[in-house]
Amino acid sequence: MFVRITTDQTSRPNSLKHFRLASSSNPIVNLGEYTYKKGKEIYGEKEPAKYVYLVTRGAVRSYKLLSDGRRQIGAFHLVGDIFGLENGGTHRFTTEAVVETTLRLMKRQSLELVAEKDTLVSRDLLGLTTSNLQHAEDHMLLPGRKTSLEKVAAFLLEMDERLTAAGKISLPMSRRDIADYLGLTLETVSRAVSQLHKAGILEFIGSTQREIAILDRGLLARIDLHN
Amino acid sequence: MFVRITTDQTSRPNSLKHFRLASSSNPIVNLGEYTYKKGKEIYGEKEPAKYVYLVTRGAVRSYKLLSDGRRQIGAFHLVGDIFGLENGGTHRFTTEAVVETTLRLMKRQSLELVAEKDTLVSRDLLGLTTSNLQHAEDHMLLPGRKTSLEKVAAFLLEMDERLTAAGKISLPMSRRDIADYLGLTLETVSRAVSQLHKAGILEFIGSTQREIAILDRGLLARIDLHN
DNA sequence: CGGGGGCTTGAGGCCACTCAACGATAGTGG
DNA sequence: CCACTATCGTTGAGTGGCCTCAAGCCCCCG
Repeated sequence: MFVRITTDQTSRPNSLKHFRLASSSNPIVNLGEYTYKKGKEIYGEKEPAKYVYLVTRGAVRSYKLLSDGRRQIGAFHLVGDIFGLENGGTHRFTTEAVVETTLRLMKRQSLELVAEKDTLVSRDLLGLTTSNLQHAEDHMLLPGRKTSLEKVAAFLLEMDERLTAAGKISLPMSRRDIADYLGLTLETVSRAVSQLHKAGILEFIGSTQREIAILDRGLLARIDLHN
Repeated sequence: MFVRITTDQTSRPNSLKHFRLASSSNPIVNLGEYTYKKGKEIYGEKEPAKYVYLVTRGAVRSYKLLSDGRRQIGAFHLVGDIFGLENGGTHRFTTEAVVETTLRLMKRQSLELVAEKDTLVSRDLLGLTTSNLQHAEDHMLLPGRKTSLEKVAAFLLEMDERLTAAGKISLPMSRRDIADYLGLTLETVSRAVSQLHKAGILEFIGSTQREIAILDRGLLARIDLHN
């Protein structure tokens, strides 16, 4: 049996760890790829967790709905990220495709069956959960960030780390998504981004407002004052 | 070898899972009990994680300091809770005794050594991490809660779940601790508690303001509107 | 009894939210 | 190709809630 999830430890000290699945071509766990249209639900909260997903194209948002209609986004899953692994067997978040997204599916049960016999695999499942935990812990620090500017700066730095493609950030998500991730309103997010633009910290590329180049990463980090 | 961490699944649907260590008397992993005075640091952020701790008396706060002196508390560890298990081998938070606290220490390495050979133990370490993750995910929903009243209500409900002793909540932590946990100021927390008191939702017991009886749990939950 | 820590309460200011209007872009169909 | 529309983003004005600063109270402990 050859199933291994290996950690990519090359990232910066406090950055997220992303996992790569070496066995993605293994027919026993791999169930092929599926493409979800923009806004399509992948699974709902409290549904049984049958599959584990690897993002090969696009982006996914993971959120909970409050009774009054507010939405709290807990995480964005980007290309290369694995999500959907729930130890309890039940999903705790609803997930949707942010844009047109391709996912590689794996049977959760198969993975666990392997983990049962292979301690190394089991350790790597732990590593995956730890990675999620670390992200959640980082996100937990968010309420400590006072101003909207700090929060948006922290968000941009996170995205810069995770989907940097040659100095340019191509945000797949809308201002509303960002707002629901940060606990702000979309107007406040927009104002913060505008402010960073006027301050010369970032630049818009192209016609859309989702392609951003960060000009002064150091200043952004100082605004964030994470750590 | 007989080391098992068993999950306590008797709690309510969305509540925290607490873990009990069946092998606490095992001399190989158990290194005895230590008592920490109020305010004493147990370990610092970025220190190597040598031990895993079980709270047998008191309470522990786990926090990070921002560069401008602000403090974000990520979790409170109460009697029966296990903390200090860091997969990376380095602590990501600083921990302090909130009040005089007794901890049972275990060598992290011993636990991992056992886990290496015993898949069941390995699974339970995963379970512990999952439990932490679940708490972090719940706490991540906090920024989505708009008002200070909602946040304080959510906090009281959490504490009610975790340290209920015959209908009375004995909070070990100060208003400042609560504030740093919720991302509010201590004055705002105080005002929110006062408001709940005036509304007849809770009652103070004794001379201190840390002994609280919740009179209308249903109303509290409606204020929280978690889920 | 004085001191200090913890908690409450009040007054005022600022920042994020709310409501609203407008502009830009992309997709649709005539 | 050009309306037409819908979605997304920006910007403005006004309000309200949380923070800040401050004073005072209570309880514990020396």
